[in-house]
Amino acid sequence: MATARDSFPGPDHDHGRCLHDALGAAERLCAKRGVRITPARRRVLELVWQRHAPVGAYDILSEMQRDAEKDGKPGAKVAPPTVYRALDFLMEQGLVHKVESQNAYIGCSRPEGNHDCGFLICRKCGAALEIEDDALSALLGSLASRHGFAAQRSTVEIEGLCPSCRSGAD
Amino acid sequence: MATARDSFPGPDHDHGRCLHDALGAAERLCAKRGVRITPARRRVLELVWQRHAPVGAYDILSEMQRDAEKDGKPGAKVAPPTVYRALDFLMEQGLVHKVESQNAYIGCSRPEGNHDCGFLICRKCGAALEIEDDALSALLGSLASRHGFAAQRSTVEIEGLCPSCRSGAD
DNA sequence: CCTGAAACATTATACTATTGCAGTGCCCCA
DNA sequence: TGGGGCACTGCAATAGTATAATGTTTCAGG
Repeated sequence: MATARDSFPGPDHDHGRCLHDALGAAERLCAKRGVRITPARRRVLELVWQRHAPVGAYDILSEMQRDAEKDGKPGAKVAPPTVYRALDFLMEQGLVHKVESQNAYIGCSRPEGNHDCGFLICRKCGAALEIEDDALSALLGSLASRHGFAAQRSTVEIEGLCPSCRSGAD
Repeated sequence: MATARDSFPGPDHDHGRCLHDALGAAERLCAKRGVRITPARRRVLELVWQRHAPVGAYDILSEMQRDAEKDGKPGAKVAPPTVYRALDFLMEQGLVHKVESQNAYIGCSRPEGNHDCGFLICRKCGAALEIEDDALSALLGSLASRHGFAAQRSTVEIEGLCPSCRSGAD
């Protein structure tokens, strides 16, 4: 299992492997939990993992409509709820995260554990790196309780420039 | 200036005062900076401050259309760009923040300083408290640089239950 | 087989946001 | 004083994101 990353992937990395690892991990997790990873769900997960950047629900939808056309169905009848249901399932299972600041979705690189995670998101190339940090979780928890607030879920998204986009000018 | 808060407002607080203070602070800041707070912008700010909870752009839009009807214009002709342009201006000036996880907007309680701030957002009553914390900013910065990432802007949103909603059962 | 729960399809609609262009008023300065 | 530029607004159309409501299919387990 080489899916988890702790740095931005180079432009040259073997992404087929990322995809393969992520799908494999998902199959195993779903099997272990006794939940079904149907063809639609699998396909959505695959499309979410097509890049190390958040993917919009309607990008996924277009791809799936293309799939359907190729498969001979002339009407191209994949509708938004199909995609959203799959995304909801994948998020429940912790296989996908939503990037709130972009209304887009990205594959989770550490699907094994449940976690409050954050993202570093590059403004230029769109790449996003999932980060998990105990000190951060602890600090968020203490901030919340300091105000008498019972925290349940947190969103942390940091926009900026990733290492490659910093050096390569603009 | 009594706008800034460091705890959730009680259900009984004098909200007229919050509104008044926020508008006053906005007028002063805009004057100081030499930017214009036009009637449309002022009205949008007022509507954003109607509650201590994020307000949707189309809620604001409906109110403004209602305004226009009352004023005798029968066509009720306020269009989305009017609202979004005002919100963009108010965000540039740091008078309003966008709550990404809800696609909604909330008045800034500390418009004087530029800041990376976070929010505690109640799932039940919708109230949101703006929090600013040096330790948090520092930690986010160090997380970013640890990964060679140049942070520019951060979003921190914590969902949960506010003090009143915790005690009052559900 | 039957059946019930989960998943899926379909249509329609709601909600959120942007683009592009035209008009209007205001201020600065020649 | 008038005209050129700029900021703001009006207006229409459209793009993008998400859900509601309802009915149908699928399939494991009895």
